[in-house]
Amino acid sequence: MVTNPGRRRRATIHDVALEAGVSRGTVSRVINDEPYVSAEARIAIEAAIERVGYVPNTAARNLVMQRSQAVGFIVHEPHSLFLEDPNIGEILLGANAALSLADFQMVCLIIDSERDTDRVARYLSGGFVDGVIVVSARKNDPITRIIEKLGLPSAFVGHPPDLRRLPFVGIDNRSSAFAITERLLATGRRRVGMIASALDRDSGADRLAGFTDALGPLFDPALVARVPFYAYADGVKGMRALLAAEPELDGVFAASDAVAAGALEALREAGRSVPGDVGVVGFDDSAWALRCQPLLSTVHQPAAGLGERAAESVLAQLRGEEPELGGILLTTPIVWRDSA
Amino acid sequence: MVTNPGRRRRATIHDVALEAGVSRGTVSRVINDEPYVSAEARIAIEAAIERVGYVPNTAARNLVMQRSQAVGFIVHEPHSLFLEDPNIGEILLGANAALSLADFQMVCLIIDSERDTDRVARYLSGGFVDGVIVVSARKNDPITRIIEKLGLPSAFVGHPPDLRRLPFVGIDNRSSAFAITERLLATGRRRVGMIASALDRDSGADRLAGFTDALGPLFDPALVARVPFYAYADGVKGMRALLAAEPELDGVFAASDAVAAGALEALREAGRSVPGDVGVVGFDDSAWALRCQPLLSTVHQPAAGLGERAAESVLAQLRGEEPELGGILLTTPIVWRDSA
DNA sequence: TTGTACGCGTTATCAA
DNA sequence: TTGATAACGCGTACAA
Repeated sequence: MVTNPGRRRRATIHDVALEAGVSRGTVSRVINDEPYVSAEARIAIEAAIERVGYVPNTAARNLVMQRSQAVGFIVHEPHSLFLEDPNIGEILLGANAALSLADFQMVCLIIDSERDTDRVARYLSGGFVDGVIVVSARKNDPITRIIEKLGLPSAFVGHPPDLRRLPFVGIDNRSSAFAITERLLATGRRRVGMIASALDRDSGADRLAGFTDALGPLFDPALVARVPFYAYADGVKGMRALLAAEPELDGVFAASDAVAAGALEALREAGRSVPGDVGVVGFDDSAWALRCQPLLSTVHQPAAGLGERAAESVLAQLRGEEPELGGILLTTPIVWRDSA
Repeated sequence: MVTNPGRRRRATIHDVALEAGVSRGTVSRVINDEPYVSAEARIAIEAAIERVGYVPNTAARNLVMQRSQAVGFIVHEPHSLFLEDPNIGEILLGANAALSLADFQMVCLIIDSERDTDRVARYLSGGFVDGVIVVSARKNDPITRIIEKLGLPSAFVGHPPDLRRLPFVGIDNRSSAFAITERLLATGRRRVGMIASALDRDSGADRLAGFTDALGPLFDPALVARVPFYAYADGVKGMRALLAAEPELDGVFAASDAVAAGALEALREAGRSVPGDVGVVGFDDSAWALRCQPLLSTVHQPAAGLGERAAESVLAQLRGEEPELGGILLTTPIVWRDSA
């Protein structure tokens, strides 16, 4: 509401009081329908509200109430990932659903540049939100620091922040990767490789570690293709590299379903059949898994559940409860379909 | 900031003033680095700020300044579309980039239920945003009504709102559909069908109208498969229906790239070659187009550009400029690749 | 150069 | 049941 030529000033409680011939206190009572207001006063005030077109200024209310009834949801991803990763959307929706139930407004803030980082940090310290959910914080993130400094109730989703004292909700990527790899080996595959993505992040590094654990003595570093993102295009490239390195390959663990979808494409172009020649497994159980041909065997990541639990954690902290130490880990069932 | 057991009260300007032994006015001047403050006072105050851990309360500042330096970005989509539609992400990023440049905070609000609608409406009228960008408003949307009532600077993206007096930025779906269909016909196809999605929305209806226009006397209503969403799964179903209705089909216009990707899958399962037996064209030029086999010929939708222009329109209105009557239409080049 | 006092739009606490 | 009046945290004329 900049001082704006065309637009008229918004009516305030004061205007309503004048119009109805009562005091501001009484108007306030009607608005928050509190008791102790006469029927006639109520009627007069409601009419006045209508006439002057009054809508309450929540920002002013928050100032005096010392709370905003809003929780921030911060997304901090590179372009490609933000657009490609179906998990983020589900996490978002899950968190929104839980906050909505508690009558909290979720405000989603995107960090896509250096400028954004500073501005969002200011926003968080500005008193606009009572708490915050963070998806994919970076190492040494200014956002993480400001959250700590403010003591803002928070929940990190996906993986724990640097300082393990901050609450988080996630999955055990290492165990999950171990489990699906073991399952793949149980089908009798002998030369199994991995397309490993996002090794600069916990999730990526942990999935590789789980894969390595499961293979044990069978592990061959030459059978690991490293690619930057959890993306389809990276899956294509990774699979080509793997096939070049080892034509006899008969199994692949892709770091995500999008990567697995890319791998299937590369296998098709190389004339390999799936699961006949090569067994393929992914990670996420996202929409990708069901649109692959053949349907993808994968690890189910409870994305909406992560969002919900993160929101519930923040709400609990707002009620004064202590957050779980060590974070919350959700279980990740294996979904076995046709690709292995 | 609920009255919270563990968390200490946040320091205010008052605290800093006390600590530094000056008045609040001087502290305020230092914070907004205005002139007329002595070097010694500045130093003392900066030290005091550090000691008491002061961070400005932007919410309070906004109340007195009568502006929030924030613009809302409202997404109102059904689950499936929100997760599947790559355009939304690009629009979001485009808008964020433009707002960020002007030092405005973009706050994204998700509407996913009836509760959400009311809460978001309250949020908009609460003085938290100076303007708003809306993606896919519905007919008779309470959000649209509240925006009008408040006279909140706004920009609708994708298609015009019910009341054409509100500013919008979009593309000409009808002309674009006409152009790509004509191009498809120019390759010599004679039995051309369409998979039409989202006919309850302007974009969907307009694309069908453009298709009909282009076909002229060749148009055959039996060759239109109607599906609810711009989604992959709907493309598969639609294509199957089309093939059942007309085995001799040699061209298809899919209402979106995701739909086209589904159509390609159905064609593959039916043993048809593309573009040999059937030419396929899509709409959007999203990530889908490049991960199809063969690469998709399609209409380029400037999604990021839509977001940018919407943001710029809101910013212009905030400066007191009048919005363009009749909205802004961006051009949509045809991108011809391999699928037709 | 600095301090004072008022206003932003609410809620909350008193007396009346 | 109602009406003053004091907060909430800040910016800003105006006076000193």
